[in-house]
Amino acid sequence: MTTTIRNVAKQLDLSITTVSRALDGYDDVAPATRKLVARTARKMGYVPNRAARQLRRQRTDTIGYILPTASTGFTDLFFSEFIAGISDEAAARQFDILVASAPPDSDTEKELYERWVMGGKVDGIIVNRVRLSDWRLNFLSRRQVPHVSLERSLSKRKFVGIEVDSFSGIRELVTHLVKRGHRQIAYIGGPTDLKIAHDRLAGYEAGLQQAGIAPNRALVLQSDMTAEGGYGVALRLVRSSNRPTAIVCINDLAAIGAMHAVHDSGLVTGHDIAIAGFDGLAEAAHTQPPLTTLEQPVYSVARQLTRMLLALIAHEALEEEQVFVRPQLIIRASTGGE
Amino acid sequence: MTTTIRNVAKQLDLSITTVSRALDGYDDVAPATRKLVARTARKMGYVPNRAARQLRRQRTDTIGYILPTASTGFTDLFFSEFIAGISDEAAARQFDILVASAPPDSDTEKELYERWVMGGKVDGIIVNRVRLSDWRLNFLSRRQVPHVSLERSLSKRKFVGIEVDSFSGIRELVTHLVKRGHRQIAYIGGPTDLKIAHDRLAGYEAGLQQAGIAPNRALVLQSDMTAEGGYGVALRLVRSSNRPTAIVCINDLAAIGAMHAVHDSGLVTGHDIAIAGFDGLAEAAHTQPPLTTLEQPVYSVARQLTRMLLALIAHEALEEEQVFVRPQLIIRASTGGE
DNA sequence: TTGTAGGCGTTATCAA
DNA sequence: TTGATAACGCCTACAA
Repeated sequence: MTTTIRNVAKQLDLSITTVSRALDGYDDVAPATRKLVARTARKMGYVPNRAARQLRRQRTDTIGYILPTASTGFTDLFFSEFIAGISDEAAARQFDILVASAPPDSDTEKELYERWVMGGKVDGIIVNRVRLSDWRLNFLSRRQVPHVSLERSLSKRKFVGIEVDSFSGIRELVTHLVKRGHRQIAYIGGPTDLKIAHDRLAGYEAGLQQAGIAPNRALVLQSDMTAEGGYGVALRLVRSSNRPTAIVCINDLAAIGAMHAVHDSGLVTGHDIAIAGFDGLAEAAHTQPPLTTLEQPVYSVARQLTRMLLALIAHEALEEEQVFVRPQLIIRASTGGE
Repeated sequence: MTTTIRNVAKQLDLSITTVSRALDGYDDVAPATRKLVARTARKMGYVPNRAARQLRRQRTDTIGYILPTASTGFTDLFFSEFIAGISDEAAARQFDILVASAPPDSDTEKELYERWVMGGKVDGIIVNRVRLSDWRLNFLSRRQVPHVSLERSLSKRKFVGIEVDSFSGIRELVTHLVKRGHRQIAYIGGPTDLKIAHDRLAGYEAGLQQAGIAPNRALVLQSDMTAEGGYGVALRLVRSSNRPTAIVCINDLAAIGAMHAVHDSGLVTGHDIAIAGFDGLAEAAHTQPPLTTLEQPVYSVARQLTRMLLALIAHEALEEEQVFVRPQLIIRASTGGE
């Protein structure tokens, strides 16, 4: 059996109270006693039982994150970087992170929120891939569960979290393409209920308008934000009668697929057609040709989000409740290079 | 406050015992009572408190997984796919997964194992990136903690888990390259204490030997399994006096970096130099040119590992304690195509 | 078929 | 400075 606080107390012929307080660093314990207790506990391999502690303290020292899995086996570097950020920051504060996966807006997702929140499995939750109208944020607000989100929903007034300025980013990208002479600029988006899909599309339209280019519905298509999806959609664009000279993609994965489609059509990315993405994941720099993209600091954003959440949980004052980040336009050869 | 079983009982003027048993589906509860209880509980939003249940049942319904983060901000699609597999399978069985990240063999890693195991935070653990001599597996065995691993260590006799036959895979790849006329075949490996690094290198050497090609130490280099790492190491190979005609990489990420290095040296992958990787992640198919690789079913392996672990935890008999999987050689244009 | 009561391992209140 | 004791919310032997 694992050693409990009772074992330690018995071993030392002390009360469990004293042992508990000695270990938790209370100052009303004799220094000698404290040292002795600490040493013995370590020697006996004592670690406080989490369930018992949780039950008593009414907190879990755990935060939750649900991976939005569009399809089974689906993956995106964005998420692994995001998770790494969360768990590194959480680990530094002795918090654990609970991860599950569920398709966006599914029953599974709803059940997980129920289980975690009502069952007191987590002290707080990190939400990303926010939808325009997102029941998760309302649910968490109503239940007064500490939470932060990457992106905000339209429906919610109070928002604590980080927002990456997709709109300005894409607009800047489009402006850049226009400067290089492009007029036929296509756009491959994502699920329309996503906040980022909404913002990025708006940025694209704003960029065109600014340049006095009339929008062309035939040049705006939707993908599922995977490489496969980007490939299929781009193929249609490339083979259509009025082929665009540039394609702006909602994320790097779709852009990578698009580049592949361009190549398979016997064209050269960056020469015949310009391609650009959004995310700035490690791979983007190693595609052939290297991908022009809007880089967002996913890892550090995840860390900062976690930091904000931990502050909320501890009822500490937040320096900033809302942080805005501008993605950085990185111009590479896929749009002709700089 | 959240609703407890006591609230539900009081509301119905029943004892908590009856409520508990009704909810848990015992058959010594009157059908009418059961229905009433179920309905009321749902209406009141009752969800059993996990901590209390854990404490009482002495299990957590949670499994642990520690992300091996070589450096901060490091990511690999392999892991996000792996996590997706674990959490999908776990979710289906109402298990949660606890994730943390720690550099391999670090103090952090050790502390996490202590906390999780001794503190009873998890019922079992999934281990991957196994080292040749791996204290984690010994630790878990000694403590009798249910665990499964992807790959086995040399030191451990009893092994429950899955092993991908890296050795045969790479050997087959080398044989294929030799058939296509390559004699100067280089190898970019990974950290030498890793089981997969050991196996893959051995596979490479066996492939050469089989073909009667004398090993050349200058052609065997080591990377950190990232794209950046692969890029740097490959650059040295490509620019060396006796440039190889083919480079076998320990994983896709390194291979992607290597392709980039080849291109930056004014050469063409698949024409001047053949490049191949290992993993078969989604991106591999979309590189330019598409990457020859040994595909391993990461997602389904993760699911199966999880299934095995859950069986161990439940003391169910395992169909197979050790599963061996052969990676599939997928030949694409990066080695000249099929 | 339902209820009573004890305890899982901690922490916190209060008294000594 | 230390110790006895009562919760935290749930499950389950046992009694009714």
